Amino acid sequence: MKRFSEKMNRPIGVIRTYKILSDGRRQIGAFYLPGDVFGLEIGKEHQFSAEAIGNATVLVVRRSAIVSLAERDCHAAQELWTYTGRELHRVQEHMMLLVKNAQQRVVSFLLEMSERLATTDEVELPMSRQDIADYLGLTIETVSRTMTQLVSDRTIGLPSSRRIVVRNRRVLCELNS
Amino acid sequence: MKRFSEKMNRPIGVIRTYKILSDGRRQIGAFYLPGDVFGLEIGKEHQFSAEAIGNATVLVVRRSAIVSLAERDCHAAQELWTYTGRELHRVQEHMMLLVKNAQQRVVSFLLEMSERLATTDEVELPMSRQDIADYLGLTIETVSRTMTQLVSDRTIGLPSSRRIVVRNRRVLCELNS
DNA sequence: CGACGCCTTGATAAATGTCAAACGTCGTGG
DNA sequence: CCACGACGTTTGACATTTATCAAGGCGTCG
Repeated sequence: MKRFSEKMNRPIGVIRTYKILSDGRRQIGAFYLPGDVFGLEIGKEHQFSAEAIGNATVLVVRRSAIVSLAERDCHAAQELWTYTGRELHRVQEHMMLLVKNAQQRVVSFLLEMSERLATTDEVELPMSRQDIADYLGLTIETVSRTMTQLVSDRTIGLPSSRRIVVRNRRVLCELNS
Repeated sequence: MKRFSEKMNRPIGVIRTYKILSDGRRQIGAFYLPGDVFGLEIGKEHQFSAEAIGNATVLVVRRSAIVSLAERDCHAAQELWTYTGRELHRVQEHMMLLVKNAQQRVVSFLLEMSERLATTDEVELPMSRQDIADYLGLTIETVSRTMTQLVSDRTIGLPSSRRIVVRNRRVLCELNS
């Protein structure tokens, strides 16, 4: 049997998880990038729905298989705990993001994406403005205006709407603080 | 050795966990009531600080003890996973709360407290307005005004600032939706 | 070229925050 | 016993932030 971590839901491409609120808005819970594990939840029902942004390949594992493995294999159980703990940490960070102001939310998001998928100072965002807005709990207009502001401040560059150039990381980090 | 669940951080009284933001605001992560387990995190650093509201008794366990137990005892490891999974679920709910409007946040909070510590339709809140505001990501004034509004709508009663009477649970649940 | 989708910009509205003052309750000391 | 002060809460007037609604721009693909 393969190692545990090779058996879980791991996207190639990008996955977003989301929930529709009573007023029709969509809240995005997370973006999962290639190699990330997701959907490891405790109850019968998943809290969030998941869908691919563009094409994605996902390794799927039945929850029952995971649980029964954890019953037998102590190491596997610990690994499960670790994955869930990491996810807990991520959600805590996301929660803290949602109480910041609009500029700080956008900056946090750009820094997060830059860390997760930039090789240079340039990032190709895999998601739309609407996805970003729904992740940050803002409207698409506020996200757009905030980015425009960062461009005029020379903090970022925006060669195209999906490409972000980090021009002044220090300022970004300070804004984020 | 006692069972696992009897060994973890369990307050008698009320504990709040919090973080101070860069702009000086305080965000409360959770209120833990008697019997609740908290502080089961994965990294070296706890994400949130914890303090008692009034007097509280807490059973404390060293993280190293827990980890080493999980290495030996498969059942314990699963129990750890379960606790962490529950906490994950709680934080997800809290996150969804923070993207609602002020009235929905206050209503969600009142329903949560009512479920967690009401025996009748009346609840004695163990925390101040400031604590509530910092939990909900609102100001104390907005919390106060929203409650006043709910009182004029006859949805709740407010015999004293700390005592809440649920007058119309159906409306509360609808507002919360 | 034209249509479509996505993004940006502008004008205005709505929600929430800020600042200030009044109110109530409770405990203390005259 | 009453007066007073401290503290937490409520209320009011106003400011600020973000949402809403509407229009225009820009790139892509038929």
